[in-house]
Amino acid sequence: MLAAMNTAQASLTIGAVAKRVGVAIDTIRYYEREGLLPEPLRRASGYRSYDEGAVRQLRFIRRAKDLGFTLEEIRDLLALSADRHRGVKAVKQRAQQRLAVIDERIAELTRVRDGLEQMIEACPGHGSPEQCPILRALVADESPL
Amino acid sequence: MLAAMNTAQASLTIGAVAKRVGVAIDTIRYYEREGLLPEPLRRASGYRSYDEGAVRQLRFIRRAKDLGFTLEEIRDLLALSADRHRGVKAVKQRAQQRLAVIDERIAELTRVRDGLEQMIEACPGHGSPEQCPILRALVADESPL
DNA sequence: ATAAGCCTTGGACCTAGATCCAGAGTCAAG
DNA sequence: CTTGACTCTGGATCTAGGTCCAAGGCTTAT
Repeated sequence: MLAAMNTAQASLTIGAVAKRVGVAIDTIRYYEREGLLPEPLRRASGYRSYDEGAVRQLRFIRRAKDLGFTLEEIRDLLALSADRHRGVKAVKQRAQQRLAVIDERIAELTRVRDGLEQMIEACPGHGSPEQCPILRALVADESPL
Repeated sequence: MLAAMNTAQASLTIGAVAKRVGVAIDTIRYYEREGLLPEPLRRASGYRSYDEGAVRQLRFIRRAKDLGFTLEEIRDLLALSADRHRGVKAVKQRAQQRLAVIDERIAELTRVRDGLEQMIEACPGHGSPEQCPILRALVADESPL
């Protein structure tokens, strides 16, 4: 009941948003241009005026980006919520596609990781270079990396 | 004409190497400029002349790059093998650092993955948007993405 | 011996994702 | 009311990682 009130219209400047999320002001404007953030309200002066929702959306974008999604993919993720009217079904489908992509990445990374670990375990950490499986793998054909 | 060849110094042109590895000729020259590939021998004509070792190294670079390493990181990996004389120990250490980075990435992705999966499971796939946990998460603060 | 198709260099150009700058207007503290 | 910090727009610039000429020199098959 009161929850709706406290989040409603905080009216933050672009600088305040930037500080809270930890990105540059220019980055925010860039995301706006690129359609990742909606055009915010403006004060009479022309200053952009943000609310908490914008802060959340910006944080979302950054998290996704840090995880290796391209801005285009993120735009796509965000489009899910625009699908509202077209039905929950489409949203669920998109989410499932996302899941498959992520699973793929994890699988690749895990393969690399295991190969690397095996090499590390097999490496004595001293002695001649010929004995080191890591060095051998860098030169050989079947490197797991 | 020249039939039997010793594999030791098979002299490949840049185009042959490009074809075998599946990269563009320009990319090979670019990697050479960037110090990822050593300067190859030259024929009298000036043509670059590669051997199998170069093919292997190029494949290594591509694999690493496909797995999300930057060219700079790859240069770093390759420097491991230049550490030869400085000891196997340094090599092992670098590899362990790499492993930690990879583990970190996997952990992050796994967290996202699990969150996403939970949402998908909890989503009925029909009904009102308010019921869909995926849509709710996109707007909320604790989105796992 | 000549055409087709390689290769050379140097430098321009491209996309993604920002980042920076100039010149002008706005806001808040003293 | 004056400062100093912010913000505005539009466009230029930057890094990474290539990609694409142009003009000319090799190579090889026919």
